[in-house]
Amino acid sequence: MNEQLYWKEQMSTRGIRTTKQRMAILHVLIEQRSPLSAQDIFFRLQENNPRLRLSTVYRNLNLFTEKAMVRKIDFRLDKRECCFELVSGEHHHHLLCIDCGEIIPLDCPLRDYQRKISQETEYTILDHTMKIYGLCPQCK
Amino acid sequence: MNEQLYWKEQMSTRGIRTTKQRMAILHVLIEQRSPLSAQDIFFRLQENNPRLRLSTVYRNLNLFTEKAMVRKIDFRLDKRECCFELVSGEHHHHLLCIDCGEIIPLDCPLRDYQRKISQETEYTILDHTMKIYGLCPQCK
DNA sequence: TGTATAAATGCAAATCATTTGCAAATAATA
DNA sequence: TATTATTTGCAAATGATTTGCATTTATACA
Repeated sequence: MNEQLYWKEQMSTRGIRTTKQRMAILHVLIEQRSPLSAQDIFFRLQENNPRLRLSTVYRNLNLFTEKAMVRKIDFRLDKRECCFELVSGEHHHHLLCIDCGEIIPLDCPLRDYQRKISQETEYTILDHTMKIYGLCPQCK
Repeated sequence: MNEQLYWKEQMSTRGIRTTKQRMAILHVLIEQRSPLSAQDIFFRLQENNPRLRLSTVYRNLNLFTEKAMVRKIDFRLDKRECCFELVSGEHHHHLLCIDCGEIIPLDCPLRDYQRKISQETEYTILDHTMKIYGLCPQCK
């Protein structure tokens, strides 16, 4: 199925309106297929949508995050912006090249570990994050 | 050995001056023994050091981080401040109660995994982060 | 043990990411 | 198509962090 259409349905399922701005933001995330900051998205859309505001991008990314259409990730490198990626496929993590910014998704290795920690500490585990930083073959 | 003295030596080893402000910041981190934000440290010191500025706290935490005396961690909960903890003992991670803020250190379970990823992707791995979020026995 | 000097601090103001208030524009629904 | 609740554009606020500069201070050395 057309991915645009898929997300359009998701929006109606979740009871939120499909506006030009929202579709444009989702479009950028669909094309990119890896985490982008609000600024990244904003700059890519600016040319064809000169009236679009950064605040609109933030508002919608936050909305998508609430509605679990998008996941917020903070690779805190030099820039301290958060990134956002579409929620699709398996729960996963990322390997990031700190030089060129390439991002590779990684299967989650923490399922058993999380269970073990939960038993040992008697915590109810709600979430976890993991990020690996390095240099890709080209950059090293 | 007195821990204050230990850090004083560390500073001279690394060629940085020991000022009242720096010792005070380290003192708070020594007492607390778990990650604190710049603001946390600043507020604790404010009463006895009314002239101390938040910018001084930041400057020194950044310096300590550069000199590998302190590690910067971003638990991005509702507040988006970074936290800082003394570098001492083994490399580790954290389990955080999202309700009361309790922080429990966790041994790193990623050593073998990191090696495996390095082989599979041909990346040179430089660093990684992992955080687990949940509810502690009291809060759940 | 003073004194010169490079480094650190206090202070105010800037910066950067993100959020918010409000009037005007727009999507959904009848 | 008209109504209405929602969303957007825009400007300004907020919160974390950084920076510039004059003053103060820690260190080296006379």
